[in-house]
Amino acid sequence: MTGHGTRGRSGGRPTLEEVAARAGVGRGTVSRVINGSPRVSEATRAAVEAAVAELGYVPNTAARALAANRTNAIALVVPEPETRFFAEPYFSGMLHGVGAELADTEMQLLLIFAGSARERQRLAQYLAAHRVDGVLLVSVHADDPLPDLLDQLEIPTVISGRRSAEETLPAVEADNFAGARSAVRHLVARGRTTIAHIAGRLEIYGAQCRVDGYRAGLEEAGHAVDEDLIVPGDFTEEGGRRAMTRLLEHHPDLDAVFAASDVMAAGARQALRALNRRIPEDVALIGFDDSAIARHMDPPLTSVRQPIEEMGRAMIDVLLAEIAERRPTGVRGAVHRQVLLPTELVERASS
Amino acid sequence: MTGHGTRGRSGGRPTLEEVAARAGVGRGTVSRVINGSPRVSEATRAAVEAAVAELGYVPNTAARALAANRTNAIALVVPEPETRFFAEPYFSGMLHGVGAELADTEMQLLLIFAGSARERQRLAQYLAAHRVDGVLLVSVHADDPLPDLLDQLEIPTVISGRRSAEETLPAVEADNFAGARSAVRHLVARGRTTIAHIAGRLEIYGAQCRVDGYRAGLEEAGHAVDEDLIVPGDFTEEGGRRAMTRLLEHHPDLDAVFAASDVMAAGARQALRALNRRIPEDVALIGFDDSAIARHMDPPLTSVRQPIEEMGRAMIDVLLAEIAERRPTGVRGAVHRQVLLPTELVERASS
DNA sequence: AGGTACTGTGGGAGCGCTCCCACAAGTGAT
DNA sequence: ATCACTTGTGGGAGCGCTCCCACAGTACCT
Repeated sequence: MTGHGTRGRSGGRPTLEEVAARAGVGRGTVSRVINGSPRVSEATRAAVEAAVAELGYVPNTAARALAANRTNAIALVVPEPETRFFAEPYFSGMLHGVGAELADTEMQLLLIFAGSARERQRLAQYLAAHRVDGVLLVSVHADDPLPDLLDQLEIPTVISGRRSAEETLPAVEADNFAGARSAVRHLVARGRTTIAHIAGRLEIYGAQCRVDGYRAGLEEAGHAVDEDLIVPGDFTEEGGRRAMTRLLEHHPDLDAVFAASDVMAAGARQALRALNRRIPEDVALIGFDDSAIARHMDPPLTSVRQPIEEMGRAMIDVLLAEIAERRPTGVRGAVHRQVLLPTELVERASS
Repeated sequence: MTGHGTRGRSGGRPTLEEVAARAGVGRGTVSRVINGSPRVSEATRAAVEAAVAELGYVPNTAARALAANRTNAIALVVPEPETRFFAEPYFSGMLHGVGAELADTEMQLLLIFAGSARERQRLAQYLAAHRVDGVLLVSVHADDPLPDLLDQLEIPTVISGRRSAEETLPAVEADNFAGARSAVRHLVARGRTTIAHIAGRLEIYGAQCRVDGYRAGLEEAGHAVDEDLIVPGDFTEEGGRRAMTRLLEHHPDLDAVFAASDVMAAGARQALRALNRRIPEDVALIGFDDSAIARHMDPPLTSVRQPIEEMGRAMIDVLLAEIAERRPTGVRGAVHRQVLLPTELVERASS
């Protein structure tokens, strides 16, 4: 006999009531102990805890959620058409951090995809049903209606990158500006004089910040910013290749390129190869993200690392705080938490 | 007024009861309509559906779960220490499939990490609390106690790769054997004569299957299998490099290598470079997984693609079937579903 | 002495649903 | 006419909790 017989009459899992009976107290008291209320005497608490341990009691989440009108769940919403985002350490790293931070909590993590119209529809249902206490929104675009919906429903939300400088929602992101600037500083320090930038999609605020950082890096070094050296890419490999090709046409003399993503840097590398530029001898190349691509590129790519795991942790921290304060996002004029995390330049052979 | 006033008295979300009142029927009837019971007349059904639409009724999940004693949730358990698994398209692709398949369902997806001892502890609690209707277990090792725990708790489970040929749990995986064989066939067809294999960790059944497939590919072509040409790696880049180096020491004449993963192939490539072997002129190289690394390698790596998204879908299909049949996994002697999905050889410049 | 405050506790009510029994009404065989 | 089903429906009971009110007990003022 291994103690299973200790269970309640029906053989099912023990309930609060049974724990109460066992401990010789009332239901309310057990509930208080379970929920860590301070208004319980030490002796009683000990007795209840003993009963809990003996019976192997585990609270029923559904009953809890129903009675307390909260779900103890948060959703990570992934606008999935962006498979670009989805692959690569970016996503998994963030998840890593999210998971780690959540491990200390009772909260559970729901993964929701909101790619197709149907999925978005379903998500709206989810949210309308208030099936989660909070939402983590990754890679939201400026024109995404989701934040507003969440706002209306008064569901605490954290996004993984501000949509603009005036972002009102709680947000967590890497310091794109400083990261880009550090890349340029590095190139300047290595004696590069004609430094181009392959930018990301500029409707994404983070890409914009990287451009600003690039500018700042040049300016603080006393270099003039040649707008022609800034070419927009679209975060794809093909875009990087095109941008690089164009840059070389107009500026055959350039000796360094800072791309706003590793994937674009990979494209740029192909274009450089095609036109017989050696990396880094002729042209130094730096990417952004420090993804697997960077490590496996030939030559290995210097890249700006984002503390992705930290970002995941920070998102959870902020979200839990928002939930705890029952401060619905978007309360007019409320100042929300926004976290900017430092980046790190990972130097490799490409620069 | 946009119709919000139609809501129930307290301004909260409408309940079953309110829908019933609105439709002029009883609670039970509304419940039947919501759950798609056939025992409702057409007229009544229409009336209820109208009321649901008017009130914007969304069932309360918690209440449902409590009353029906099911959760409408499944968990994807990730044994996270394996960051190797976690990064790369493998995970995200599978998630993709899982999400797509789940979109047709009421089921929600919980992501649970079971890396550290503490996380595993917490997971056990989760499961004990029967907070999910089923579990997806990815990359389980042969000695993992989790499957047994799930078995005891009678929670339907699907794993993402058999632990052995005698696997009793429902499982979904790529046809590792056929995939490996196709790689070898390809090499043989290209006239390669001395084909080595860098194997994965052999305690993983899938890696074992790949070895078998490698053997089969040689044998069917009438080549003898030289056991010396099979070197175990450990799925890491460093392991691939070491294995390759050793192979070249003993078999300087080899003209092809099939690695059991892209990451190991990347390591092998480095070793080949270091010893001045050209790819593919001197040595053809093939990997497994068709990951981003393969596409970005120089030269691009021929690789065996696993239909990862399909695998995700299949896992959900099987799991939902298991749940529907309320067939607890591990019923003695029961034949469980096992799905083997076809692989595809993606030919690139490395072979 | 009588207030006025706590602190700790028990237990009723109720969260929103599903399950199931009861029952009305219809159908067809006896 | 009676019985035996079937079909559709209403609503009670109850899932396991949290919330909150009531109340006993103790402490510290007036």
